[in-house]
Parts: sequence; structure tokens; C-alpha cells
Amino acid sequence: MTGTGWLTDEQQCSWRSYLEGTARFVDALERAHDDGVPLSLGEYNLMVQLSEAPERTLRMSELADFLALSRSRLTHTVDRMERRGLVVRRRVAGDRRGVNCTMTEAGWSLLVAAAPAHVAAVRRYLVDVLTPEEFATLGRAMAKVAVTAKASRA
Amino acid sequence: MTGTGWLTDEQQCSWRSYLEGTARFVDALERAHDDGVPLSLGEYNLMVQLSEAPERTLRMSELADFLALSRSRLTHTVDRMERRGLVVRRRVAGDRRGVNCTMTEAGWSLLVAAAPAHVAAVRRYLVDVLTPEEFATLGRAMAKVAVTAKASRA
DNA sequence: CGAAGTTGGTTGAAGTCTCAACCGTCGTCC
DNA sequence: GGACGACGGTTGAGACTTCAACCAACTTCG
Repeated sequence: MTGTGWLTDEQQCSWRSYLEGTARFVDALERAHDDGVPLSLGEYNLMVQLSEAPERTLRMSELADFLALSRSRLTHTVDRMERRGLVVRRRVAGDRRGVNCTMTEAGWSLLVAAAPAHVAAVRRYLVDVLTPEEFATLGRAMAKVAVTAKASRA
Repeated sequence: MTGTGWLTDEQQCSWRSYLEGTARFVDALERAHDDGVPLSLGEYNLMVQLSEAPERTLRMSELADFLALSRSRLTHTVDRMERRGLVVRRRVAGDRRGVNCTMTEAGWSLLVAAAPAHVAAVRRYLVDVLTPEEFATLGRAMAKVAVTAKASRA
């Protein structure tokens, strides 16, 4: 009921739980990555997007949009990953401003190597902790949040 | 049902929504802070913890634990906030290793100034987007996640 | 055509975070 | 009492992010 002012005690409590839960969850996930393959959580997510795109290729701007990253942050991140041989950049045909980012074979191998530990961590810290209904509700809820937040982007 | 291997399509979908939702949500929240008072989201949360503690004072280690921050990150953050006059550090009586962090009057004023926009953003991008049941479930779910992730801390 | 505005992406400096090493206390156990 | 290990916190260098300025290529429109 889109009230104003502060939150009720119950809302307050849910909100705090959300804050703490997400903080500790990403923390746990990041630790899981450090303990394994050399691919940070952010890099992993980037690779996943690429892996699902045709030709394992995406324009920088699309990548930035999908991952909700600033263009500049993406530029720097891809710089580092390119130096490590995980991706390559190529000019886009037809629009000389555009740049495509393509996953290399080495990148693919690393992604494959990193996946099991990643999935295991997601299960362990999120999926398996919740009932199927809770997890489904969580997904639906955050999907709505995503739409709203994205729409409000200046 | 603590399965192994990859996620089902439905789980996969929930997971992606969660990822995108949280990313865009914190992004929106941070933008809301930038557009207002000079207090980042992280600093705001730190101030909230202090504001609720007796004497508006907490030990560095407690603060770090509550906020799920590394000790070193907290040290740096408090350094900067102390320079701005928002908090002060004082030795703790009885344990010469300990350091207390106390919110100053100026810090309190800034927190009060920042609160309305913060709450409004939380409402706008999270609370009001969900049904009360969804929000409650979200809270319960993330509370469980928080407990699990915290427990797994090496 | 060509000026003005928009889009796609990069740059570099300043700000923030991480990681490992470190210092001074505290607690324990002999 | 005095090792020895754990605890609480800081340090500094390197890695990562942000922010604003920038460039080049498109687009729109007179």
C-alpha cells in the first residue's frame, strides 16, 4: 500500500534480514571462487553471458546492460580479461563505433572448470537452504524488483 | 532436496532473477544516495548500526561483524569517516587492544538528513513492488541464508 | 551538405577494497 | 613467570571501481 514514512517493525525486520542475507551470501560465494579456479564472481557472470550468446560473442554495450555494469567498469574488466587471454575484442561490422567481446577457447575451458564449484556454492548457500516454494517466491519477487529498478534508470 | 549437478530450468530461472534483481536494486539504491546527502550506502548502514547501539558506540570488531565487512575494510572506511568528522575512535577501557567507534553529533545529523531519501528508495524499489506476503517470505528466506552463510565462515 | 546532438566506447586520475604482513595485547598452560 | 598461540586492529601496496572528460562514428534535421 505504498505508504510513506518509516517501515513497520515487521517490514523493518524483513529488510534487515534481506540486507544481511545478501551481504553474507555474496561473501560466501566469493570465497568459494577464491578457493578454486582463478575467476572472480563478476568475471564468472560475464563469462556465463558470453557463453550463452551466439558465437559466444556480445557487444560491449549489451554485456554492460545484461550485467548492470557501468561502461567504464566493463572496459577495464575486459581489458584485464583480454590480457589473460579469456576474451578478445573485435570491431563490429556495420557500426564502426561498436566493439564485440568474444570468449576464447581458453576462456571457455576456465568457465567449465569453474562451474562445478560455483553451482555447488549456489546450492549450498541458497537453493538448499530454502524450501522450493520459498526459492520460487524469491525468484518471482526479485524479477519484479529487477524490472522496476531497471525502468527507473535515468 | 540437496541435489547435485546443475539446477533445473525453473531453479535456474529463479537464480537468474535473483542475481539481476539484487544487482539492479543496489544500483538503484546507490544512485538514490548519490542524488542526496553525501553518505554512501555502506556508510549509511554503518551509521545505522551505530545509531542503535548504546552510547551510539560499537567496537570495531562488532561493527565489522554486524556489517559483514573485513576488518581492514572497516579500518579504512572509518578512517575516512573520522576525517570527515562523522565518527570518532577511542580506546576501549579494559582491553588495550580494543577500539570503540562512536558517532558524533555531526554524524547523527547527517544520518537523519539521509534517512528519508533512503527509506523512500527502499520502499520504491523493494517494499512497494512486492506483495506483503512476498516481502515477508523474502525476509524469512534471506534470514535463513544469512545464518547458513555466516555459520560457514572459516 | 553540414551543424548539433546522441551513442558506443575508452582513458586516466582519484577513490575504494583486498590481501598479506605486522604490531601490541590478552589468555593459557607449564 | 614466561613461552606460545589467539585476538583486535592497523598498514601499505596492488587490484579494482568510479567519475568526468574525451574521441570517433552515427543521426537528425534545416
